[in-house]
Amino acid sequence: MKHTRIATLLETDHLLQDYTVKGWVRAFRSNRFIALNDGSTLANIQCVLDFENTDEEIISKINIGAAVKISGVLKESEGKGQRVEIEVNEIEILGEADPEDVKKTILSPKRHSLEKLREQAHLRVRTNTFGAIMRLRSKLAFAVHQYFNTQGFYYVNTPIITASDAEGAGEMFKVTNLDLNNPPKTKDGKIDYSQDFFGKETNLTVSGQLEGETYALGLGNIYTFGPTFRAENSNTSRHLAEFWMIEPEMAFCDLDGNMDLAEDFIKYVLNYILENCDEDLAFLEERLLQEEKSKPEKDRSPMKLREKLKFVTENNFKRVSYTEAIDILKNSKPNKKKKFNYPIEDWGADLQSEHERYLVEKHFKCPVILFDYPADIKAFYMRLNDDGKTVRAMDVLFPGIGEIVGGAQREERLDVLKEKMKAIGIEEEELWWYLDTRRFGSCVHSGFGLGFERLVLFATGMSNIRDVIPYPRTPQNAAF
RNA sequence: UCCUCAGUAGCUCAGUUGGUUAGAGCAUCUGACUGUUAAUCAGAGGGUCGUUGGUUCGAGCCCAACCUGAGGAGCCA
Repeated sequence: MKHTRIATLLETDHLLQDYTVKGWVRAFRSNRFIALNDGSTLANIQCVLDFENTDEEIISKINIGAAVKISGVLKESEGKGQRVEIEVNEIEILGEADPEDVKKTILSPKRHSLEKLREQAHLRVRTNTFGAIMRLRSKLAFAVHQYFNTQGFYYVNTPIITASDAEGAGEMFKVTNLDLNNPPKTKDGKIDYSQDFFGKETNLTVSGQLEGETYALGLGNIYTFGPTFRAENSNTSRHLAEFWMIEPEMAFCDLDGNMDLAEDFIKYVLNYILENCDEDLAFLEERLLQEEKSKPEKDRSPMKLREKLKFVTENNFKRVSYTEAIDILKNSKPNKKKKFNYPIEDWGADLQSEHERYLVEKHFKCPVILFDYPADIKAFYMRLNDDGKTVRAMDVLFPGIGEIVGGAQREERLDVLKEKMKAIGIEEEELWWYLDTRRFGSCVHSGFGLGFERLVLFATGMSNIRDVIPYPRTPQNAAF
């Protein structure tokens, strides 16, 4: 008989029928009650065993972690904790799990720290917390595609291996198949990349934006959603060396339209999980509450998880220019009382984490979009304003996460773009294909990058980005 | 990369001013019990105190370097 997903069984009204389920044993109580989970949903199904008429050899193998196949009748539960349960007619051990070995892993039925779970990332998905996170992650990814699809955006896969090192988004991982122990050298002793696989130096992408722009200037509205790599030695709860980035790009769209899209998009995907993932969200919410009980009052979140998500979907993001933000910060209490590690004095300074946090968490108490930054602290491809000193950049700042989106209206004027590239020393020949878009039918266009894991971080209420991706890649960490 | 903190049983942690044989709870195993929900009761096993070196009659405890992890900062998404 074909087996049924536990998620389906827990909701069905067709009782007193035979079903088969396959899953992993989460608990075995009183020699009688098997809590079975198959990952389809957070909840387990209780399978009631007639242990007096079951082979002892089989009973001894019903251990936590074991994979089993169970057939039986779905009935209204006699116990209190669940609506339905399966009265077992047949049980087969599909994969054994030796308790002596299991106790050394995070499968052992105990509370484990998130750090310990991270050390066994291959097993952590069998816990309630990681099952919930990964189901949510999947639903969010689906919502991303659904949003763009319904808005008329085309999905573009930009290259993962790139030759341009001019994107300026950080340190890159080299891609080569040269013999690293004996690389070919040029006459002046440098590595001869002309003999490498691509005939030139190549890296893993740090952003699909430049390629995305070229496709927007042809398809209209596009988005990318793919892996992105940064070889920065970042050791924080918000950075990964390999992460997934969503980058929409829109032709004939200015910065205001860009900000509208970012806000509408984020609200849509958060609303999607509020409507479709309530069980997992409720579990994560409760988990957070328990965790925060041990914290002092001032460190606890003012809102529960689902309240926080609803707050974001129901309220407008506050849009503030960099210049206004500097004024607010300059006159803020912490600045006057010299509480900032980096006091705000003059226009032009880059904002530090503490300043962004003050604006989002203390002053506005809601998501904030900062725009029109000084040109000096932003990338070369951002559209220069008429004032000549600011660019049409925008960052969306979220409480607890910081920058979740970074974007801009792009510089569409060939002469201005060439000027800026020259100023920071990027060779025109290197980006000839990018400059071509400004030569042939250039137009106002805009886009942004959103770190998918930062979105998952916010949506799940987790606090370390390493806990929202199956196998986190960070400095010194790629064991599995 | 920088600053701060931490590393003792499978897990979470205690371990006094340096002093005999390093403890607890949970987990595991054995037995009892059986409509349980983190099941319950009794008993047992389980340790290179992160690593290396040093100080000392004597180091889990003091010192140094390194490794690993966490929080914060920088870089950013």
